[in-house]
Amino acid sequence: MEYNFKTVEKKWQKFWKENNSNHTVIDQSKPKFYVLDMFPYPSGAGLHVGHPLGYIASDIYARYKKLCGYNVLHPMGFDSFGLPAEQYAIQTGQHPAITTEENIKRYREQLDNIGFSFDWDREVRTSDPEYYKWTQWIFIRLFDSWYNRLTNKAEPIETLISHFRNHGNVDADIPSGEADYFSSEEWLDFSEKRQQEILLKYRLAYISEATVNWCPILGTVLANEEVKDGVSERGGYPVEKKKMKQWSLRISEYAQRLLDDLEGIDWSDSLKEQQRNWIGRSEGAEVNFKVHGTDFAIEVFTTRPDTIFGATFMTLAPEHELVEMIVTPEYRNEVMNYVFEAKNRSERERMADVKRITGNFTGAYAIHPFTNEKIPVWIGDYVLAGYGTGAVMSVPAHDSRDYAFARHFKIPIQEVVRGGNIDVESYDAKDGKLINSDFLNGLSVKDAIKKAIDAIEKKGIGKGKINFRIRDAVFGRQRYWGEPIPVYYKDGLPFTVDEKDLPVVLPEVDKYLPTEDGEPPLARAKDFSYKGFPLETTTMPGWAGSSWYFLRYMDAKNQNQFASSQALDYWKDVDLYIGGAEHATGHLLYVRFWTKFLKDLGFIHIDEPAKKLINQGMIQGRSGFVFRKKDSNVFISNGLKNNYETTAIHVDINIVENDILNINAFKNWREEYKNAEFVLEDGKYFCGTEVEKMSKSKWNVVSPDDMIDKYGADCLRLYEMFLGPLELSKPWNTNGITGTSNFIRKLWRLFHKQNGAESVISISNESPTKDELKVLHKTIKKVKEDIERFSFNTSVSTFMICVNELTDLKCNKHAILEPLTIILSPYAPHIAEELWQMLGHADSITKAVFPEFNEEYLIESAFTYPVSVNGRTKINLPLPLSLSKEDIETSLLKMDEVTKLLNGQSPKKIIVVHGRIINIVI
RNA sequence: GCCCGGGUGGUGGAACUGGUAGACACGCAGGACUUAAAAUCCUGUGAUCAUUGCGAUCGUGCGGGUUCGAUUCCCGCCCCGGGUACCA
Repeated sequence: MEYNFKTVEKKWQKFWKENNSNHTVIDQSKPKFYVLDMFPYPSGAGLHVGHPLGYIASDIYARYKKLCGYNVLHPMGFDSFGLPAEQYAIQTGQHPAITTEENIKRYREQLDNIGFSFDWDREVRTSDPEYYKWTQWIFIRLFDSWYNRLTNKAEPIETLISHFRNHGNVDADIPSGEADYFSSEEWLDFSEKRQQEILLKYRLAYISEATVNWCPILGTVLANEEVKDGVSERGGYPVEKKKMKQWSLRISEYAQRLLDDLEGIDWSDSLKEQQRNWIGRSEGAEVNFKVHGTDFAIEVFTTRPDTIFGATFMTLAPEHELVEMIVTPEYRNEVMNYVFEAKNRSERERMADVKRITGNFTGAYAIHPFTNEKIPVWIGDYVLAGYGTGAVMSVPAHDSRDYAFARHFKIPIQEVVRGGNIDVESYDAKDGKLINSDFLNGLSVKDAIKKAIDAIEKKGIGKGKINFRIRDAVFGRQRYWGEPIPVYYKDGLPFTVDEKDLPVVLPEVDKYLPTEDGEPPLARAKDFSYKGFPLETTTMPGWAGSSWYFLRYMDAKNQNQFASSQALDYWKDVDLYIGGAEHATGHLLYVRFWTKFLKDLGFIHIDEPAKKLINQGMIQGRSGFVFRKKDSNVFISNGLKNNYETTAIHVDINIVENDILNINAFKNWREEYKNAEFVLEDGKYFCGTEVEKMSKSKWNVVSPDDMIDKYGADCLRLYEMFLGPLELSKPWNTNGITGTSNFIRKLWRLFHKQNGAESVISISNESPTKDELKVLHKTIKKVKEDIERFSFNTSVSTFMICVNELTDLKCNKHAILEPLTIILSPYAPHIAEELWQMLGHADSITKAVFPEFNEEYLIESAFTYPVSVNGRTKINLPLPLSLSKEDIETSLLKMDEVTKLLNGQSPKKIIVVHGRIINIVI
């Protein structure tokens, strides 16, 4: 009997379920290990073969760690708030909760079929009120906190209030940058309303009038992280800038810590680099330039204060508030037109033609603080209102954008760092000696920066300053299917709902669309109020629930806390996190932010959510094509298509095997192909192929269910790992799956022998031979090393070699097969369980212990081996391959022999690597 | 433009700290078994030349360098993938 994966897999999945095999509880006697996957959004399309890739890897690792004696937390859940369910609801009127529930059910089935060892008792769903109650609770904590820049952490708002009472705010920076200072007396005199308004400028969750990314088609605002190339990340709809009252989270206060703590975590370089760029720290100085004939001063930010003597003009962003005040009457019209145009250009347009240089002279002049020369003030849209101070001192000689602007408008260019040829291009490098710069002359750029900042500070015209690119995260969404923000309004001011009244549940609405006056869908709900006051009608963004879910898994059913301190202290942080790199500047930044915030308030004791992160690659689709001869129902095989005039048509990749079309299936695929005719090559129809994104419309979606039906879950698991390195993106190609399928069958045959027509279990109790032990221990060593460095593809190869060698040795010995089965079980859990039972064990293999390898069996025993001479020609040395230290000594003594082999030439130098002669130099 | 990552057979990919390049698998070719097919097993498979046996030469994107020895390290260039985009 061949291996019947269908009955075996069902049998063990049932067994695991009935015995609750994957449930984990806190066990102080064992070290913990937390393996986490990024949880999926349960879409209507179900899983395709690309989705489980990361889950298979994490499952292998989790099972491996379990066998190594760790108490492993390996949970799964659903990121179940999101746009598709809502859009479906808008179209059909069906409540998103219902579609979401159905989709989750389908996902769960698919995941179970693959045989994952998730602890489903800990399942979380972000759209479950029992879960989002705590998301709302964290929001309230954010609202009730401020960032103390002296202690460098978040503190309860009460500490700020008492500070105001005693000292006012003269000694504290205002995070929002507004300079309205007050004394303690003034604070006490303020009305409650005024006090609350001031506190809003400090709260980590705050509402403010701000320029936001508005997506009219989605009808909602988006965070910077959700906008890519001027269009929404989801759906690709255009995004425009708009001023709106918005909830935001003050992530910018955490910029430095988010940057610094990247050092201590084991994430990929590219991902850390993306986060660094996103945070965008730049060191420099803020300098004030007086505007000639007025009391105004233009404040600029520059990273190159050393080049201040090269500043030949100033440029303001069109939106800069000073523009209107300093523009001279004769330029007013031109300038205001320019400002108007610039404001109305969408982000998209502005990005599309970065090369276009536009700007306008304002008629005003600034006074250079060191030379007292008058330098013209321009406006230009290459200066961004949202970064730095929205104004720059333009140094065309040493900044390529200023250079282009100066060239275009014929503004003088003054070289101050020697290095390039400024007649051709700007010299931006921070390398060279200062010239034409008064007291900076002769200094290197590095020293000049320091000296310039000193001089600027001494003169009282500015100070050294660090700027970050990262903006606060917009937190409100004008959508239905998200967590309600637990806030109500009294007297126009926001207050949070009492903790005991959480969760604020999503109200029923008649439609999932905005109201006629453009209010969010929640405004449709009847009596959506709290204690008679109106509740906030925007909801939280998709990333709210995912910013802390890893903590909820630790104690998923806790009714009184987001997780008990006992659970938090035991499980601490994620040891291995696997998920897609596309979350680099979204989820992975927010989850770090919330972790740091919760730590500041003392709820958890970790700085970072995940010690190690691995980004699995994307699996692309491999589309198949048939070629229809023009105006006919005749299809031409790929190799012959150039002889005809043909059109390529996507064909369902599931009726193509090894690029050969299943002609009968094709005829049945669609009515119109029923009578199709074919021009074949060697009696076969070869399809054309192309790598594209996996999508329904391209007919290249391969479902894991089909693969499991055909080859079994273990085969799918092995094959997905065998495809290549986990991090690599690659097209799905079913062609090679027979390899892993053969492997499983070969393994099965090791335990069975043919008895006539019948095959019977055959396991020998004889003691293994040296060769057999060598095969086993080699395999254990390699597999262990490979799992530990996440090289799952090579360990699958190792298994294949092992089974091939055991087959050659006809080895069916218990003593070999038992440990082999254990080390295989993370990869192919179903067959491993079956074999484990066959070997006579009543317990599940998950209770077994990962075997240790024994170095002794690995020593080579060959007696001649090839050695290079001068790195080229090879001779065979009659010496053991593996040498101990003493062996090397003696082998050196045998150099007479070597000399003989080298036709009498004596070796100059002998290179020994890993106790083995590699090369002889003569 | 800038910042990361990467270029190895017909294909996916191995080669861990510089030490026998191409493991393993797919595909292909030939053979065994079979009435036949499937399944299974065996042999070959980087290129060129020689195949009467041992073989010989070239070969990890291109050009150079370091080294007894380079897919691996260094310099210059080309190409591909990802991120980012006027961030002063």
